[in-house]
Amino acid sequence: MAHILVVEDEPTLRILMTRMFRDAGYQVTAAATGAAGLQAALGAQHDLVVLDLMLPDLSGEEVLRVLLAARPDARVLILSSVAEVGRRVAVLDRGAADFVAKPFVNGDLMARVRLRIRDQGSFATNPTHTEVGDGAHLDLHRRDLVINGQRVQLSHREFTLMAHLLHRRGEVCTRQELLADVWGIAFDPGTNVVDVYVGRLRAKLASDTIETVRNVGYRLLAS
Amino acid sequence: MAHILVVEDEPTLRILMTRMFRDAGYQVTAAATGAAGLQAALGAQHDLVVLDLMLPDLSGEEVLRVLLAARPDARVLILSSVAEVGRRVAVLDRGAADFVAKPFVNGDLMARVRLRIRDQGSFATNPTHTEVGDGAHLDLHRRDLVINGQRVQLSHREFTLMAHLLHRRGEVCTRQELLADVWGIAFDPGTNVVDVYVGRLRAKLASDTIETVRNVGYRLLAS
DNA sequence: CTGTGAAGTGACAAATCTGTTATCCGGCTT
DNA sequence: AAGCCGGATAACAGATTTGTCACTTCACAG
Repeated sequence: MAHILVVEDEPTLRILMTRMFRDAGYQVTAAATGAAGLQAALGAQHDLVVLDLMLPDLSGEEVLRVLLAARPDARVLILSSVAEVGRRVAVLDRGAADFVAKPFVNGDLMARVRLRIRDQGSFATNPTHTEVGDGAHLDLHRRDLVINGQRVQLSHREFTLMAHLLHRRGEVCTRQELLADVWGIAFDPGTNVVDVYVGRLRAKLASDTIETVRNVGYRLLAS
Repeated sequence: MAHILVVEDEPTLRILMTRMFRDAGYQVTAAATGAAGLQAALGAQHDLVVLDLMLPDLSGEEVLRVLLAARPDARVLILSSVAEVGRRVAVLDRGAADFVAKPFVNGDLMARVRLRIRDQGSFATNPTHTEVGDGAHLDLHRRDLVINGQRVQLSHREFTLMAHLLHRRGEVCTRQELLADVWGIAFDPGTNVVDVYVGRLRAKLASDTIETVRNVGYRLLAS
């Protein structure tokens, strides 16, 4: 049975949601503060976290950031007053799964919750996150990179290149190798796409993450 | 220890490769005909199949097609004379992992083999193929769809939409639902992107795969 | 210090992707 | 039969992605 964590400071709403989800057949844990919510979220695996943006202690954004840094595969549904709708894009960018504005129609929220949980269920069997040491994860679905809590949007090529470098982190990858594996080009010398794309990656990362090995190729720093 | 299957009719070359791979520490199975190779490939799990394009009985393309239809996650390295380099794009499109032209430098082939095997090793821990009933698979890395042996290139959006439909195959998905889940649009009515993208998918698939449910939404045929 | 070749960078053009709009089609209702 | 409505489709424009090229910067050898 799916397990939902509700983080909401307003008692009425918290109790309402708890009852509603429970009635729908979910197992529910509720938290009234950001700190308590974070503790619960980190302590156990939840299928969905319903998180209010406006909390007494920590800001919802903060909770979201910390939570996703620790569990990049967590699904978080952000709940927020219409006045804060402007933050919508921001939190979705940060990795939230969905955003619902308060006040909401019960059925509407319920539908959203069901949707997000079902989703996770079917995808969860094939993990979409490739763990790659320290704080780095590749998110196959979003095609982006989570590196120490920061979510970096990558293009298709950038992603493939990054994936390859990550798999061999610490080892040197020759241009030839990268051309063959990332671009599928077997022979052709006489292009500097690799250089260009390494440059583009560096621009999106801490620029000292990818090291140049003169006359050979590139290497991603081991950690 | 990784297991390689070599399918090559010319005895000298077959023995040479067998010895080379064995010396490199791999377990090797060799087959001299397409039929024998196919049988071996379907009978056991290999980490890499090295396949000659020019075989006495079946064409290499044929072997590749049948093999990938049955095991879409198989890694196949195509070996072929320079004269056939024109087929390169075609076989890579069909899902081959790599292409090496004959005659080749031993070390070169060895490097390619190592690369493809290592690759598979690291990705294999997180399966990149989502099985979805009958002959359909979603390949998260290539962002494409394998449907009864045919590999269909999809754009990012098309892929996400297709993934959603596949997850719910047989059930109807409302436009709203698709908008929310695939596009992340919560409210906005007044767009027909969904219709447009369903159209684009239909153009790439057997056009009767996606069914219209009037006044409701779309449904992917159950099988 | 200087010359040479390797690597980095900015600008650009082509290709692709995305979403909108306008129009067309086909079935249903009246 | 005519009108209407939901859905299909073609064409388009803007955005993004991709790879190339020319030029700059940098590291090392002499």
